Amino acid sequence: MKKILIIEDDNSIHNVIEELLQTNNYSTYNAYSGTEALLLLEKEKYDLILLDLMLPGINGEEIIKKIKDIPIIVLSAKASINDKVNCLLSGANDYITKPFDGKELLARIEVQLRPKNRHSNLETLKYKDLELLNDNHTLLINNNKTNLTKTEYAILKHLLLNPSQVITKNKLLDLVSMDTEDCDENSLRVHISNIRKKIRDCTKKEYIESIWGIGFKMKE
Amino acid sequence: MKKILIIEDDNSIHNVIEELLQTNNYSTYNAYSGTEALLLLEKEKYDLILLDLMLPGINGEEIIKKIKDIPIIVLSAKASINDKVNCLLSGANDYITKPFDGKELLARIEVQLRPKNRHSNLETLKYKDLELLNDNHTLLINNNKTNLTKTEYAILKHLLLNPSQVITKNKLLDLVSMDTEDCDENSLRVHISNIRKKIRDCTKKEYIESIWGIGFKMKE
DNA sequence: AAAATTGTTAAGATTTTGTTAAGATTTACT
DNA sequence: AGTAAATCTTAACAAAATCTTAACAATTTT
Repeated sequence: MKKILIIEDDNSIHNVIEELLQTNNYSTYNAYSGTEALLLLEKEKYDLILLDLMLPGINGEEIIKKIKDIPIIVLSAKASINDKVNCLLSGANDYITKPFDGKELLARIEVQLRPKNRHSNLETLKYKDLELLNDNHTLLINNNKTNLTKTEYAILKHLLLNPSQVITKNKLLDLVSMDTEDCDENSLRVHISNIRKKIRDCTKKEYIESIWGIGFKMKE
Repeated sequence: MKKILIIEDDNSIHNVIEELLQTNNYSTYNAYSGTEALLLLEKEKYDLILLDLMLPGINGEEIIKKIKDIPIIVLSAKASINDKVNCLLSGANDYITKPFDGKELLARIEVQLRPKNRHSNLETLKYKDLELLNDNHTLLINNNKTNLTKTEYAILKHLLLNPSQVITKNKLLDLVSMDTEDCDENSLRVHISNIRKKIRDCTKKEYIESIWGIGFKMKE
């Protein structure tokens, strides 16, 4: 559950935000002055800060300059372009003017909290119970980690890229031995056999089908 | 110089944006329809996309769903909360309603382009019992100080920045010898071995895993 | 049933990695 | 500048992981 620090001195606005976030499954933490906020920030790590600008103690602009590693959304009645630009350039990640709509606030919070490198999602190949992780060359089978060798990984990747298509033996052979022209079909067979064994050990099912005389494909 | 793709069918707005960006030192690229945008996106990598929603060809909402690894700022005349929320939740990073102020647009562009992991100077990298101080040589292992050499520090830092990801041997080699092209893989192995030894002497545990044929990563 | 293809297994060959120590280079200090 | 200490690279060898080969069993096609 993500932890959000609300820095806002107006009690009624504070309560509205707090309730909105809690009903949407965030943990909320409250600061009613700039100085109180800094104390809390020293003690604990938060995932996001919602920040009012006009605060007793230290004002919002000062807080923005001090905080460098937590995303900040400014929530302010100040609607002038200068205020916006100053805050954004000095480190805030977003700026919403009051009065604001709850749904928009929630959406903008999600933008800040979602993982920056959605690369990983893009580059994992999913197929039934299998998930091939690109960034560490492992295969998740029903969320159990299984290590693949480099060639096993290359073979399975090509099969999973087009699960409905037959991959010819020759194409797969190119993967197994990129440069060594002395590549046995036998060797490929062993690799396939090893992959099947690893998957079978976890799922008791067959995932790779062999097409007689042509090559291999994923089972439907 | 950062490359920004402007996707907008209205010629006059397009020109205004283009001039604004160019006078602020961005390279601009132009698409006047959704389909044209997708063609350009296939050919080249951009740092940011400015996106109108109502486009000939494919509309903006579809483009948002297709693009996963480039920040998108929506620029639209549609001011309804529903439009905003939909775009933000389906992948846009910001949403500005027309007419917009040039200075605000520039500020919001900077927000998207600035590096996400601004590890402030004071911050340390923590991972399990390890804490890498940012003084370029100190590693705390269970709060015991251990001295690292400059390259050991650089290697460990890169491993700790993305502890779940494999760092390739080549990437690490670049660190070991920034300018000397005569960098042996052997040398890297020795450095890794030395780091492991220092950690092992304190914790009796292994922290660095080697991925055969690829590189290294932190153990989970 | 014979021939061809595929599947499995285990033993060697090969490649990559880990460790150590000595020599070369850089850095720090007087 | 000259010396000592720290660091880096190289080389040699040991250990581990992976790949290939080969033998044989199982399967499919003709």
